[in-house]
Amino acid sequence: MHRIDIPRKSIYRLSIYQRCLAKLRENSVDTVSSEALAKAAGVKPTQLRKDLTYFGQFGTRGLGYNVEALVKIISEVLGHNRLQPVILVGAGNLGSALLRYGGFRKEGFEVIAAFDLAPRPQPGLGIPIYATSEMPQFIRTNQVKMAILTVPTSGAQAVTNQMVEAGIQAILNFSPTILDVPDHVVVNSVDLAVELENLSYFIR
Amino acid sequence: MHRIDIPRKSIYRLSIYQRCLAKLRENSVDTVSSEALAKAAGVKPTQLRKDLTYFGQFGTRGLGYNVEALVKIISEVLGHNRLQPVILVGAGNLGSALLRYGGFRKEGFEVIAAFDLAPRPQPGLGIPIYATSEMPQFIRTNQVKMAILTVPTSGAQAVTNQMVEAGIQAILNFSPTILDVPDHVVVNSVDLAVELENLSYFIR
DNA sequence: AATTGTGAATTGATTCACAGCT
DNA sequence: AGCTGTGAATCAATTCACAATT
Repeated sequence: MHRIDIPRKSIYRLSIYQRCLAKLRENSVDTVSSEALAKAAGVKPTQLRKDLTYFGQFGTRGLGYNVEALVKIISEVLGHNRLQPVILVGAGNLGSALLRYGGFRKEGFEVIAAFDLAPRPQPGLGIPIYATSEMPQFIRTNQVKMAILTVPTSGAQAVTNQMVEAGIQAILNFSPTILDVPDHVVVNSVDLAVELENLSYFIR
Repeated sequence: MHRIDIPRKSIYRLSIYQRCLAKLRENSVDTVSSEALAKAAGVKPTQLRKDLTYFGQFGTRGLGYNVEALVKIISEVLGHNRLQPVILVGAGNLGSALLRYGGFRKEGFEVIAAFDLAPRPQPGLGIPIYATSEMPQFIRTNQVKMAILTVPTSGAQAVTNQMVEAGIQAILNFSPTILDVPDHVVVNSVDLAVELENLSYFIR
């Protein structure tokens, strides 16, 4: 597939459409127009249609899209039709919070282990916390491809190097720093302070 | 100021530059070239320069930028030269985690109160948790302009309406839903599941 | 009649190339 | 000589306008 020339933003929006479709399916809606779905997703109808046609033609003219079918297609495109194992590195405040939050499970991700330099057992968490030194081995034996990074800035790059070396291909980074990774590794960064800071520009 | 035609992404990057500058200042660096700063921020030097010139001319040709001065200028542009009060609504897993995380404080934000439909006192948090019903009054009396929203999807829009009505102008939204707000209100959404889902497209 | 799919047009962001300072 | 500031050129994303299909 020519993944290379599909805008990254389109792929990002696919995930959003997927969530909206899930909601429609819950409500037993079986067909939806680009107009309706776009509105739910907060985009323009033409943009939705263009995004979808990067991957094929899935609609019926005069009618709209079949919800069930579209869900399936997007699942396949995003490559997450089966449960994807994820590890979390850095079980401090933010890290253990995310573990407890658990909003990932129903979206097809399972955090199967967490790692920390100083692992303390955390009651009621339901997943094991190991020493970071055991991480590379764990990644290899469990063929883990995705990681959530919630270590402090100072350790972020070093941990990243280890993860990448062991086979991690995608990182959701919460450390407020730019990670240096090889081309085949993808990083999505979420910097909470930057998000807030950015907002403050817009208040008068 | 003609805020309207400055790309939102430039403003976003300003926050990133600010963090890099802070690090340089800690290390007692007093002058930095666009090349060095851009590298630290993960962008191209020309982009950094263009971003800055939306707001004025701050560099010295042949030399670079004065770190101290630039920090000050960006602070002013982002309108956060003084501590900005913020409230957090929805003290569930993610919400109380963010409160504990506290990565905001040093960036000039102070979470001064949290609200929840069922407020339980949370030990060691250092800030009060009130019932959501008291929120509008609190926003008004304390002139709060910014809010972090961590309620479940179902309640998000209703709470948002109340917040906006009471005077909130910027929202950092963690609920996985599109918020409908008037034009003068800005929303930054962070959808953790979408971020993960998006990444899974890139692993082979 | 309704709605998708898409080439063309437009708008927006990034990068280039070099003039202008220090 | 070195580095910023910026108009022009390029590249990318969005939106339009309408032909194609059911």
